[in-house]
Amino acid sequence: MPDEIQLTPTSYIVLGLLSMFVGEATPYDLKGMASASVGQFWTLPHSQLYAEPARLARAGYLTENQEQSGRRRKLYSLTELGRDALENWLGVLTPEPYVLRDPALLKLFFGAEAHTLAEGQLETHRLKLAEYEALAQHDAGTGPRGPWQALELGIRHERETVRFWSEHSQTTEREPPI
Amino acid sequence: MPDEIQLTPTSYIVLGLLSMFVGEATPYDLKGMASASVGQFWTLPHSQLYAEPARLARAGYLTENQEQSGRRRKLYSLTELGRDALENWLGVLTPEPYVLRDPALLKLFFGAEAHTLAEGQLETHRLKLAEYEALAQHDAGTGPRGPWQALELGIRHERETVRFWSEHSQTTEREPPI
DNA sequence: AACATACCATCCGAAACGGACCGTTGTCAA
DNA sequence: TTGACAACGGTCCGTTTCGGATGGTATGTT
Repeated sequence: MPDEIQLTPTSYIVLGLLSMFVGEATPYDLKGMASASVGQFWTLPHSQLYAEPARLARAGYLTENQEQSGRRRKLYSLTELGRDALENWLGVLTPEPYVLRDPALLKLFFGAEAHTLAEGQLETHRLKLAEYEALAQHDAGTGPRGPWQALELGIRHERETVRFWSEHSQTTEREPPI
Repeated sequence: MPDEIQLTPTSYIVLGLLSMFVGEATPYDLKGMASASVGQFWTLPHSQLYAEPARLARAGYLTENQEQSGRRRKLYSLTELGRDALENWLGVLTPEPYVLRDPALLKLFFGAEAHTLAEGQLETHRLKLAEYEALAQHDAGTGPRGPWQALELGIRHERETVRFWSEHSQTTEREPPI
């Protein structure tokens, strides 16, 4: 008796992680997977990763079974319904645009000095960029293509951001050519 | 007796709009201002623009006075405290990175076909880009610098996004050089 | 035995969301 | 002049999300 529920991005993250990695996972596992991968560009509080699988299980997208031994952890895995839902979602076109929420951009908008902002932002984004690039280096060619492509887009956004703030920083620092 | 409250980005949007435009505004006015400007890159439901000013007023950041005449609308304006809070926020460095939430990116990550996604995304982002560029054209040089700079960063992100999806579209469409 | 440290999970208050719903004012045509 | 409709202006409320506080359990270590 699956309840009717609406699948949100969070839902698909759970479904996706479950399909991508192992067959069975605890919320704690999911937490680890998420923060190591998709968490880079779609954060969610870990409490969601406890609530959401339970919700999905209730609606028939996952099976839930609890360990009998010590910790009595809950193990989730995809059902047919779950796998179908995921496939279907992946196949459907999405015209929706992204949502970019940048506190620095907000400040800039309301009149903060660009070069002041740049100080803070440059550091942050250069770090992020370096991290991404290291990642990209690491799994070039290996494994599924999706994460790599996603990372690629992330890198481009970061690069553009670094470029922007560089141009606005007081010392007119420039990025070295790539 | 201002309550202690925590100022969120939403709070600063209200404070910022109030300082940027008129001295006094109703939530309805704010709604209009927001959707025409900052709403492009930081959306919030209009109900917030009724709730938030009330909250800010309670805490002493705004004054609230109600019309005596017909509609008895509530007019808000900045107090010293409010203006200071805004100034202070603008002056403080923000190391926080942006949050980018892109449904298409999520799909890509989980294995959707890039060229399928590209179909939907290209259209959306080209439109958005065109819209932004029209805006930029329009207020080049005029008015305060902040909104213009913010727009500039928005444009860059869009350009990069369009470029990305162009490269992944099946027909390998290219953007004409700018 | 005591303790440190992962590991694992739940809860809860505070926001944010977003849409349904409702009254009012103005205006334009029948 | 009246009725209809659009635009104006606002409130409410159920659902999600956020994110941090809290607290328990296994494993090993001295």
